[in-house]
Amino acid sequence: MKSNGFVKTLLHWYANHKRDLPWRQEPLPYNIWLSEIILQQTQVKQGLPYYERFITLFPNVWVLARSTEQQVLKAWQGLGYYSRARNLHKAAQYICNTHKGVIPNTYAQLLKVPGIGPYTAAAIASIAFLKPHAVVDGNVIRVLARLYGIREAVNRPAGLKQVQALATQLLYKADAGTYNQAIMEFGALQCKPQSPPCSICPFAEHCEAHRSHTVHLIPHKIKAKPVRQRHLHVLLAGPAKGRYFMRQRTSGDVWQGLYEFVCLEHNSATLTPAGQHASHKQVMQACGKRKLLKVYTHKLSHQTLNVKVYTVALQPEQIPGYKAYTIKQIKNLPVSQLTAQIGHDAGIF
DNA sequence: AAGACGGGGAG
DNA sequence: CTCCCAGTCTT
Repeated sequence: MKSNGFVKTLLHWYANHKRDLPWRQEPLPYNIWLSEIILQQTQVKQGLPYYERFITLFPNVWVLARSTEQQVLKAWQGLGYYSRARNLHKAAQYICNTHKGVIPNTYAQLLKVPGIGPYTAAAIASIAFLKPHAVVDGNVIRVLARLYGIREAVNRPAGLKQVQALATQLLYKADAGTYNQAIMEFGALQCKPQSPPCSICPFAEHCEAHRSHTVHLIPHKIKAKPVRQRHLHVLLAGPAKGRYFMRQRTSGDVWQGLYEFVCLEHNSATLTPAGQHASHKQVMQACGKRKLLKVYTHKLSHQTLNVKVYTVALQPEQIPGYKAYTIKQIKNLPVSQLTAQIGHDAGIF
């Protein structure tokens, strides 16, 4: 169908179906930025409470920049992809230091901000500053791939390029922000991943996927490789009652910056320390007197963690790198959902 | 160009 | 169980 016909129908659909979301009431750059970071790889329903929390705790870029990374991670706890939170904090300081606290208003300048890539730069530039940049996210990919019958895998450069070309070509430059939100909303509510209601779709007769009965096959994606299996031993231990050894996870693995109980990774047949500190032999000996508390299977998108939780007596010198925290302190530490679940089940917090 | 990076929801 | 989600960063 013709480009202006598509835009007209899309904007009309959006006017009638758009959700009343808090950042849409007044498109302040800070609010748009925050919402876009939170919504990366995250559904609106899941991100909404976090958005409200962040606006309350960090109402502007200055407050965010002045807070600690730990405070930001704690507010982000449970949302996943924690690099978003670390980058959000870094970005606030970057914006305060190099842009006097003003969110950059061009695509190129936005792209320099930590945590802002091509999608988010286009989203902020168009929604907050009315600049003519087309967003390409999961929704846009799905809508355009179906509408134009793109068979190439969209998670490969060749297929993605086709979608990007279409997105740029179709962009309604007079109001790119509304157009971008409209096509994403259309993807989220109408052109859904599974069994979309094509019978009530305004584009049904113009949709190549619908006409060729291939809606369920498009967008095509190359399957991800099998997830890695890992085996962890978590030790609940402390120097005294009501105190537990914990440490902050470092880079190069999941949950960077979050805290955890004593954790040893069980590789193949041998028990080896997950970190670079703990003494293999000493902890092995301590584990001889361990008591199995509970077993978990924690699934991430790219690895499955098989976890056994023990209560065990340990001396601080047996686990260098760990510090003892009171329960009150632990409650303020950012932790993964797995650690939160373990702590909850063990009655710690 | 391919992997790593979380967690929750839907079918 | 599988797939998906208002992607970015690293190698």
